[in-house]
Amino acid sequence: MPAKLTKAEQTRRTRRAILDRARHLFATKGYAATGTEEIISELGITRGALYHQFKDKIGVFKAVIVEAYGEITDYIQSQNRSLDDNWQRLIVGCQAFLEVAQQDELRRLVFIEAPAVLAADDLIEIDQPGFGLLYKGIQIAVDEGTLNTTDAEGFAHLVNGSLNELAAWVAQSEDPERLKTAQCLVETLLIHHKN
Amino acid sequence: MPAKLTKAEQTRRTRRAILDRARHLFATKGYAATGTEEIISELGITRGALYHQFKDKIGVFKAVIVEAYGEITDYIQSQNRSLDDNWQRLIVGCQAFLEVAQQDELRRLVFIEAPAVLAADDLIEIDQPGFGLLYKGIQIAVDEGTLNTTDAEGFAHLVNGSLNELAAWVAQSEDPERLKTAQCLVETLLIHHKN
DNA sequence: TCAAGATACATACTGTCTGTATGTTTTGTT
DNA sequence: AACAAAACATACAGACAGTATGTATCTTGA
Repeated sequence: MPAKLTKAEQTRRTRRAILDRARHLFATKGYAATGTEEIISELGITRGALYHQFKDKIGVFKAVIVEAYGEITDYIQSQNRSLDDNWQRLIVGCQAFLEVAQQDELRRLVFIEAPAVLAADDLIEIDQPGFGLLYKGIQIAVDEGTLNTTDAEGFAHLVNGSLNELAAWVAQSEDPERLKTAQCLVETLLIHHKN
Repeated sequence: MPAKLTKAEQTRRTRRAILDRARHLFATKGYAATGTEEIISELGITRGALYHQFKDKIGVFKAVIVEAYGEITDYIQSQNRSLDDNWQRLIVGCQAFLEVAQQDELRRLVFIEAPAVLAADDLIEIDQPGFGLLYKGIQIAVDEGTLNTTDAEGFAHLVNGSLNELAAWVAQSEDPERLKTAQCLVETLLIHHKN
């Protein structure tokens, strides 16, 4: 074992540093306005290192997005996993989404930058964060007979769209009560469709 | 009067040609992947003309977006303007939005490219197309006592988010019935909030 | 254990693209 | 007709992504 640093550990640190810095820059300046030079400056490495660890600039972005998506679904599940009633999980999950989406950088990354950057690239395989959970919850509710709608998939998109825009609406306000207002609006929406 | 072409007319044609071509390219390849050279090629002009008519590449994009936004609101109003019942105007307006948003190029421009490109630039002054109409309609309905919600502005965002995502959902399907499904879902949503 | 290879990174370079500065032609004005 | 200004064209500079190549460090198998 070497006294210095194992290769794997070195890679880990380099990638971590690049991802952290890139995430901040992509989220504040946008993907296009962020240069690879800017990402690595003050990191003590060169662009060569970046291009060794990632295929290209979009490769860095994708890695950033995967982590960001993960954080959203992780938070939602951490808030509603313990509940045993599916209907409660749905409501709490939606409210948790509105909470976690209050992080400015996360929101811009996931809802503004990612769609545009990845639309040009491959067809986005990674669907909207949290949508999978939402769809599953709604499907179960329909099967159970708790939720009344003509089309489960369509309704899931309806709710998901509401959540995305409400998150932005809450964020662009200084009123600390607005989050609760939004959570209340979504809860009302769901309750109106309850059997 | 000159036999050839008046200056104003020349400008009009040049701008029209640039806008038409740029719109198609921005909508299919995305803003970043579209070069200014590509925009003017086959148009019989050079980049010099483009930079004479527009401040920069983003200037072209903004002009394209303004037109695209206009088309959306124009269509909505053409469909619901004649109705004299506000509630009916609301419903028909929402359904019209879902119809007009089925144009692939329009959708990508307005809902994918514009937010990302303009987020980097100035804070977007031009709000989401159709939102102004929607908000006004909802506000009137609340004032009339037709619509029941805790927060008119929040509810407007909720509906607007639903519409945006449902439009994409409808578009990515081959099922010709899906548009009607989406229109039905939104109508149900509104009716559930009716007094 | 040590030589051969792999890994992680640096450096230098190329192609592409945006924006700008300057020159030229056509239209408008007096 | 003469001057001004608009509508371009041309040439160039700066920035940036990606690549090719060189080098030092770590890993591994005989």
